[in-house]
Amino acid sequence: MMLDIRAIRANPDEFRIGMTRRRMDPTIIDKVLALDEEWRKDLAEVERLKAVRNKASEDIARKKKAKEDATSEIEEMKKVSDEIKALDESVRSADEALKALLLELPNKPHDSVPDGLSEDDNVDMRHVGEVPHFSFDPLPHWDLAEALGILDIERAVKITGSRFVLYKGLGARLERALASFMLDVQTEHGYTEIFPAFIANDASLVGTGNLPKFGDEMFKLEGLPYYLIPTAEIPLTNYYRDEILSADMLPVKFAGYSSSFRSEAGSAGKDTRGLIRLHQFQKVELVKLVAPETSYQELESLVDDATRILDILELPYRVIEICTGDLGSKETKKYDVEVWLPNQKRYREISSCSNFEDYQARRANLRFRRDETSRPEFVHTLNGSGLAVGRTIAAILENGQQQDGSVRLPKALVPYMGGVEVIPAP
RNA sequence: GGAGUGAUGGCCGAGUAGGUCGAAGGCGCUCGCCUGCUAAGCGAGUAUACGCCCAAAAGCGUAUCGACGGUUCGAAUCCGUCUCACUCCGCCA
Repeated sequence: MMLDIRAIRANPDEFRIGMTRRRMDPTIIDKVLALDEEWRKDLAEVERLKAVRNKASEDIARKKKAKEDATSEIEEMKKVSDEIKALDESVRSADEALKALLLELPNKPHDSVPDGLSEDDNVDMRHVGEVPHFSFDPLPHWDLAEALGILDIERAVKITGSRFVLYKGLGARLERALASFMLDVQTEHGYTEIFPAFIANDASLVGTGNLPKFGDEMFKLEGLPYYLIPTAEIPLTNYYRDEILSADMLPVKFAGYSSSFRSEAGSAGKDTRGLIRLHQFQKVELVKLVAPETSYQELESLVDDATRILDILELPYRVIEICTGDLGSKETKKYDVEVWLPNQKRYREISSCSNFEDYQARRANLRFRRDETSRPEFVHTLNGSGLAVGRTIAAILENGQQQDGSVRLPKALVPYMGGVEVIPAP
């Protein structure tokens, strides 16, 4: 389950409005309600029959024990059992259809999310840092990187294929340094560092909402129910899947470093050069499991944790709020953090911070108990990148480039680079 | 990869010639009693999901003994498939 079927039953209009705000067809809600009704009708009947059968079974057992004859009851129960079998089947298929439909429904946007049709309607929240001015035409990061000998795209394509890269020398070191630096900052923010497996099973992907709907965005292992993770969100959010946490464990904060694998189906022709859109990239992902009443305030602090990296690296960025028309299907509210790329003369997404409320928690059966005696409740889950390493490298190169082709590194990175302050011009 | 053993409630652990078992017992936990304090002791309680009812609570019902399927009037108990864990062998970083 993903949306609460009881909430839909109680307030179908709210959900119809949610669909409409997302520019999707609200009549799907009526399909859900019809299926739900059918399922409950059959369920009530089959449960009634089972109650009859259970009673009769007790009688039969008692008679047998007393060495009495029970053949007439047994005969009668044969008929009831056949009915149960048939009804069970229709309950099962109605339930399956309902679950399948619910799994495909998107989450309901939060009331505070601005209405809009597309990304053009996203709302600028704030700009931080000075956009640098160059006395020369700033180069794109891929030209810089290849000239500096720290990125070898041609050979990466030979070894694997397009949309893969290979870092070399100080480039490889920069990748490593950034991962280390980001993890250090985020653990200081109270996140527990996690290094997960890069392959997850289908149940985990259903838990986070990547399946069943978005299977074609991932790489699947042939013949196995395993996928290369498209983000460390998968292992981090599923860490406590099917568990009940105690309230004092909340908020759970994980920072996971991993490669992320994306098939990029449907993005042919977009960002074909450089480090912006790859089949594999590394990032530090932040995941929080929180008490429901705190999730929107946790979302704000999540954005702060992500942008802190850019503050320290002195890279200019902006934060935008995503409108209903551009909101991903799992999210109730989302902010994107975008870093300035001088060559493209525009901001590009480097982190995306979202609240899912209980959407993933329902799917992953991820609950907590307020105190010993209270019933389990679903947690709220959030995540955001903190940050994507490849895009950070692109930003460092483009913003730090100097006339002679060398690149000045952010001061905070120097200790992680073994004292290197500048990647020297070739 | 080969051979074997196993999977029961928060934990440990009974229960296999099928019958009133959601499941003995212990531990833990909660509440109460008792006790200068603590410890011990005594009593009661202690799963989850869904449906019905409903303002809510209570109540009623169904399901759940790794998962799925089968046999049967009836399965924790029998049969099949799968998953996972452990042990030994092989292989390997």
